[in-house]
Amino acid sequence: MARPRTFDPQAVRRKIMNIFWAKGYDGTSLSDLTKGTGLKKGSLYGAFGDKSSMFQLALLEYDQVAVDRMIEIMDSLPGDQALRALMLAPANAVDANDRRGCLLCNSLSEYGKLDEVARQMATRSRVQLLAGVERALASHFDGTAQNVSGVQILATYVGLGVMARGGVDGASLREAGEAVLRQL
Amino acid sequence: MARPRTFDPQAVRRKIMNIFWAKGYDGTSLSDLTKGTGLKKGSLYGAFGDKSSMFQLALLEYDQVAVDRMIEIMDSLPGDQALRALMLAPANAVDANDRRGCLLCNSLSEYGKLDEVARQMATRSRVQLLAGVERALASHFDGTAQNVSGVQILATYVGLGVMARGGVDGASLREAGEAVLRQL
DNA sequence: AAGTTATTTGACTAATTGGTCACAAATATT
DNA sequence: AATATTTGTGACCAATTAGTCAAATAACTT
Repeated sequence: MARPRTFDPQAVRRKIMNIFWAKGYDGTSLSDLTKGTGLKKGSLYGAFGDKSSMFQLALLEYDQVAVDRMIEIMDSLPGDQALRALMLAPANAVDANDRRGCLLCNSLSEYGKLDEVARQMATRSRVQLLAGVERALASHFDGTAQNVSGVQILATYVGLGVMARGGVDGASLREAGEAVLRQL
Repeated sequence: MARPRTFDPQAVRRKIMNIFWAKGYDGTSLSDLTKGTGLKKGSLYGAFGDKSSMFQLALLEYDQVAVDRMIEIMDSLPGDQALRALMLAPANAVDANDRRGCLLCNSLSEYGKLDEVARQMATRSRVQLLAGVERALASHFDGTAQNVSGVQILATYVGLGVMARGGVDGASLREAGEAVLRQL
């Protein structure tokens, strides 16, 4: 009945996520978004709302394609392997030339600039990731006394992502990740 | 011979540091700086140069009043107490209602937006802090086998600061910090 | 073929960004 | 008191910011 879209909304959502991932909420301009997606402002606003809505969309997309996916992988592995996957992820990303860190972690640093909805989304993802880490810990120690804590591992993960952004070499990140694993 | 300054440059430097600390390099506008310091643009530019120079000044100031100071304290304490001071600092700050995290750590997250000079300053501070951590570790273990690594502790510290910014409660930060100390 | 409806486009805001500059103000020396 | 010299001030700039809107375009149904 009406003129159809010429773009794939899902593909554009993915692009939007990747732009915010690399540059952050505040650091991303509308012009970054139009260049990165190939769409004009009008189309972007028509399809996704204003900048903060687009960021919420990016957080949602990240939650699905990165956080939830990581949690699923962790849940499917024995505790120690799950934690290994998490703690070495930042080093592996840097080795693959990806220094964007983790969109969720980056959003914590930018928390003060986010609107209420985005804050709650970030908090929710953070809590879920923590729960996943704690399941892995519980499955690994399984009754045994455990020294390491879930928040500790989460903090390390966040720090590794930030250090990746900050130019720290992959070997150092790997060393840090492996040190945590040694303490399990 | 000439008209004297009406402000104390050192006090203004401190204010500039605090503004960048709270809002980051990119997130701080000239208008933030004029409001926060009480000086007009002309005076700021005349005394401190452009925005990136002011940020370099802030990094230098932070290096002196926070990083170097923390390293001195750590060097003056037995290894375990030194690491305790570092690992609980983020939790203590949050308990004192300070959620700015660590300017150095925040700058790692913003690394991509910094000029070359600021990057080198941040890297230098980071390396020095790491060296301080490793001295504390060496003094604590003193020959004994040590599982924990310096980068691991640094990553945790960075992560704790970011999580403080991201609204995580002080108790969780304290729990994470204490978990690290348990592994010494 | 005509009409309905949504999409796309580019021109257009108003506000803010970092930055400059000429001029006014203030002092220590002469 | 006049001068030299620096500091402070407000006006100004071009570029960019997020966001709006009317007009042009493109289908699908009747």
